Amino acid sequence: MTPFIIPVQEPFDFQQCLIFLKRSKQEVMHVTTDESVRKLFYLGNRFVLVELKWDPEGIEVLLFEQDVSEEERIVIEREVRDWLDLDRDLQPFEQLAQQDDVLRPIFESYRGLRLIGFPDLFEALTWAIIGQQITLSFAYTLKRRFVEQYGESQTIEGVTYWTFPRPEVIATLEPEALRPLQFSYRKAEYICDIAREIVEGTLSKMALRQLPTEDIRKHLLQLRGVGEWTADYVLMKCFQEPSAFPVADAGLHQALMYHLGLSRKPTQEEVKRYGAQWEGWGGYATFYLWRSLYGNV
DNA sequence: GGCCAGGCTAGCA
DNA sequence: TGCTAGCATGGC
Repeated sequence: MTPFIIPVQEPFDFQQCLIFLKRSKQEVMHVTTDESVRKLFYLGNRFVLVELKWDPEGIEVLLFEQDVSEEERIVIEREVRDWLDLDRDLQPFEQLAQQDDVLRPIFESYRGLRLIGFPDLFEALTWAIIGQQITLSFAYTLKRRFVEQYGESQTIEGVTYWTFPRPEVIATLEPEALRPLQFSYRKAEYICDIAREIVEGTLSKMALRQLPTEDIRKHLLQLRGVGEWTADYVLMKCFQEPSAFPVADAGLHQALMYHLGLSRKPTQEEVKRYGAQWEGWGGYATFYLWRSLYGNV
């Protein structure tokens, strides 16, 4: 199938997005090169490998599959737009950043970086729960084991691409099944419970996204394993809510300590007070601050 | 060896 | 309503 182009709105920088996608060598959900990223999409009945590259007209999307229908093409475009937050007008955030001593230099460094997320609700919730209270590197290790054990893969041109485990598969597991992967029993329980809710239909992104942000947040908080941090994280990364602000986040605290030149980490109250000026863009501010923590990869 | 990691729940006052 | 132990393990 011939490639197609997704136009983008300024500010947008494909290289900055690519650098973010390369942040962990342990990432299994996509494969990057110097100029492209490939990701396997599951379209309900088949897999399609998708490659994204920069083109002067926008993002070039190449599909490694014959006879992709127009409906499937539209689904893939939608997924890519959600994944890279392409429908966002970032200009208000740029204006806000220019008036903020912490954000100004960070925004200039990574200008055009989008809040890259997890369009799939099960993946977003699972990744957030995995990441609770452990180092990111260990979180990636756990995710890799989980995906390689329960996800599906296709090997194309000698490279293996994975899709995230489907809730239908995880819903059939007992939490004990995840213990050998070094999940804590609690996390395993939360993840299996959430998979069951999704399969049973009591938890669905399609239903939640109809609701106001505050109501989505309340629904998420009712799930075992989901506290304030996780609810805001999932609002940011799955519902693309730019104002969702995980005030308790350890990485955010570390970044603020560094950029404000503090000798200790800020308290949650101090974070709230400082973040008040990011009204509506707390999630983007947090994302850029996280980005500032891991250098230039 | 101690403490912190992109926290949350259950149990107790 | 507010506080804390316990969870699991890697990395500094």
